[in-house]
Amino acid sequence: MAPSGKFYADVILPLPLRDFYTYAVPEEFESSVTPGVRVVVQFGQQKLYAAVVFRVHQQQPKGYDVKPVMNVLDEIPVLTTSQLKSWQWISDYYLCSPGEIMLAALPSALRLQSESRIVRNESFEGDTSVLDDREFMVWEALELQPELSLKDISKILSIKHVIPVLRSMIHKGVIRVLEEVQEKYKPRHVDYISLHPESREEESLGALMDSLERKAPRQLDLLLAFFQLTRDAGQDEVNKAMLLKKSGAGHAALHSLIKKQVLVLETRREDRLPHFRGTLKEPFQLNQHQQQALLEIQRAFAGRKVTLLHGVTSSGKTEVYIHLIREQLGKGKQVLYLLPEIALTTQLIQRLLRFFGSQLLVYHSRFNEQERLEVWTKVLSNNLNTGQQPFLVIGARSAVFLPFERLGLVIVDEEHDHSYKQEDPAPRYNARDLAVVTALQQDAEVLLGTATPSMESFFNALSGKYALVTLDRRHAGLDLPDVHVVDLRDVRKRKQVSGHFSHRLLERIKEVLSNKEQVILFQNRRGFSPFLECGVCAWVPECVNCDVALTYHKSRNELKCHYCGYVQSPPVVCAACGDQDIRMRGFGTERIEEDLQILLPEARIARLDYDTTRNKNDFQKILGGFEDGEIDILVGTQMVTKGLDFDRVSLVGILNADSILHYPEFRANERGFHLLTQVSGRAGRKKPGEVIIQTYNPDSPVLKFVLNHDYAGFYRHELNERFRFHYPPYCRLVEIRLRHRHEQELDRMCMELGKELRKTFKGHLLGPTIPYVNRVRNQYLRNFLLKIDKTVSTREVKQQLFAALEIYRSKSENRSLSIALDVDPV
DNA sequence: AGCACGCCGACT
DNA sequence: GTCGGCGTGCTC
Repeated sequence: MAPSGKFYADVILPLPLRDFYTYAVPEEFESSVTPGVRVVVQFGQQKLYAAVVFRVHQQQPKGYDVKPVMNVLDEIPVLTTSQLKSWQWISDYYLCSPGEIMLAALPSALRLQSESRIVRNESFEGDTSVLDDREFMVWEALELQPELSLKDISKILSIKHVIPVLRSMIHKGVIRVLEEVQEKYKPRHVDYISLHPESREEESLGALMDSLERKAPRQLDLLLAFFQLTRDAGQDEVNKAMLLKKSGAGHAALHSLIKKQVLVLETRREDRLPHFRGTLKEPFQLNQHQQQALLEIQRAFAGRKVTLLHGVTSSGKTEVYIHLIREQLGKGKQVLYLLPEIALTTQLIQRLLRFFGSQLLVYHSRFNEQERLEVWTKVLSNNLNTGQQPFLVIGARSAVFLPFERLGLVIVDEEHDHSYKQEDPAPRYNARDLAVVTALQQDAEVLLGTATPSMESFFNALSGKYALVTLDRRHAGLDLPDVHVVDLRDVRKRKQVSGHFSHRLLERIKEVLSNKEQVILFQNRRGFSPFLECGVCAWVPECVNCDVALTYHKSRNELKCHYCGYVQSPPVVCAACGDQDIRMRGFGTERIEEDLQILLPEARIARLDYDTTRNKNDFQKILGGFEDGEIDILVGTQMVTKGLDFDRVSLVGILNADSILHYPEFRANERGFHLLTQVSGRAGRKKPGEVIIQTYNPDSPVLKFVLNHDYAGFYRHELNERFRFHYPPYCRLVEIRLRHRHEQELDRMCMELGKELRKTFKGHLLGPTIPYVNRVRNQYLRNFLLKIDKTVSTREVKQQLFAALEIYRSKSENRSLSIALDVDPV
């Protein structure tokens, strides 16, 4: 293709499309269309999107008509060039499309698409008698409401397909369709009240107040509140909303004072980032072991860029982080601190705020899109203007996508945590691994911190790819908690058990409570009862959309599917045999909470799981209550394992370890060891604590390692297994997940796909297997597993895999199979 | 992801 | 007849 002299832009659309799309750059935009800026383009018949320019070139595309770029939205690119490069890497490694990355990476406020708005055509002067009944209804509706969306019209006409109607109306010249993209960002405006310059004199003020006292007491209240607030804050202005609330006066009173030129109102544009006021804490002294670890980390960074910090729970890793962060900020570098979503509590953020003040930015999914955009643009402008203060961003996995260009350090805390991996939708990336890649691209250092390293990271550390630093002392010489195993078979035989609680656990709970200390109880399942069962024929109520038993939730008296959310009321009689003997089987957090309340009527019990934390502040409320000592016992799922540090917890109980350890998955042991060790670590932060693990399999090797706090032993044992069965870290896995609505069709397509893939991958391909849950949302599921030698580059695998899939999909009977690729599944 | 187009069964 | 369901293919 010869250069045409004209310019073309390859853009990324915010859609899960395979490729870039090419648009012509009109002359007027030639200087402003550069990689990383957003442009408005038409895609399809109607819709407009804000797309990101990936590259600009002069090769005229062949085989289709090129549409023009309609507008340029940014003067300054919203993506840096290093990000565009890293997106390319992500798409190669995680086998996903650039559009999918855009959806995950860009704050939604930057991703714009048009919505059609239907309006009357003003120049229509004809006779409405040309309209049929429906068209006339739309016409009339536009009388009342000048603009309608497609949804509105669908509702008005109560039909699904409105487009034929509208098309006819456009043809008759009655209506027009407006299509435009609108920026979603709305700057925040805050009102401030200050004293009018002419009212500053004390004498006139005194006189004024005297007169107000008689004539307008509300205005006086307001003025007094104003003086008090400004004095307390040491400032000469005050937030309007705060003033009104404090004084109890209404808007009217305030307005009269403004009108009288006593007070002045000023509206200012402000960002939504938290602003820290108050004095920052001075650096603190690390203890001897932390100091030692810090030195080792610094030394390690001089050689290798990635260091694994293996520090037992409560060894004070955060203090070490704070020192490292301070060091980087001092050098003018940016710092990224990644945490699993759930560990991002206000507890930790408050603590960091006291050290870093407004240099700390927070970025996670509980933030709204406006706040996320402000963090994004702040990072961008920090890249451009090196005179600005450097800062620290603390965030969940999506924070790796922020447009850093001056990274000095990335900390990945709780690096073993599986929630760093995005499962669905694509890009199925692991934020920890992406953080390492991003950091190395910018020559930054990476610290992976955890009490229970992942097999992969520990393997990398021992093989010399990463440096390893160990911190094995807890705060103030505190011992690790005593871990006891209760054999449920044995205590059941000897009748030393009440419901789900062994007498030993109950006794200890009572003792702990009488000492005014606290208890955490862990149960892996939420809800009341994992399933119901007919006592006569063993029929179990199942989800209509998925191949799973419905979970009984007592508080709402309903059966619920934890895969698709389907809800129904519990059956009164068995659907199979008609008997009324419906029994609850198994137990979840809700059941634990209720049973325990009966056994310990005095105890104040709260529950922390997905069901009790549905609203934005629920999580914080429950944790706050526990921290303040208003709750004695916290019952929870995995949520209680992460980053919760409470000084007065001296007992942790695990109701049933078997549900954690017996999963049909190669990571079951690793996950179980991590979980049990992490939960145990919640016990005894001030004085030695105790952990009681109830199980039917007290001889499980994993339990032995947990009991002895033997990470190294566990690691050796597990690594041996991984080697024998050829699993990571000895190879790389790609899971190929297939979905289809008809099971037989699916099986046929799977066999065919298997045949095609095996031509290339031979014995490296396993499957198809039927997953444990084999139908979700009315779609049947199958999996293939590809085991790839680590010596083979993923680029190569991508090419082979895509080539095989291409051949497979070229047959029209295979098109309806949906295929998801998951690299490094967890 | 949308959206169009085409084919099919089921209703005013 | 036409509405809606669904499968299929395309979008620069």
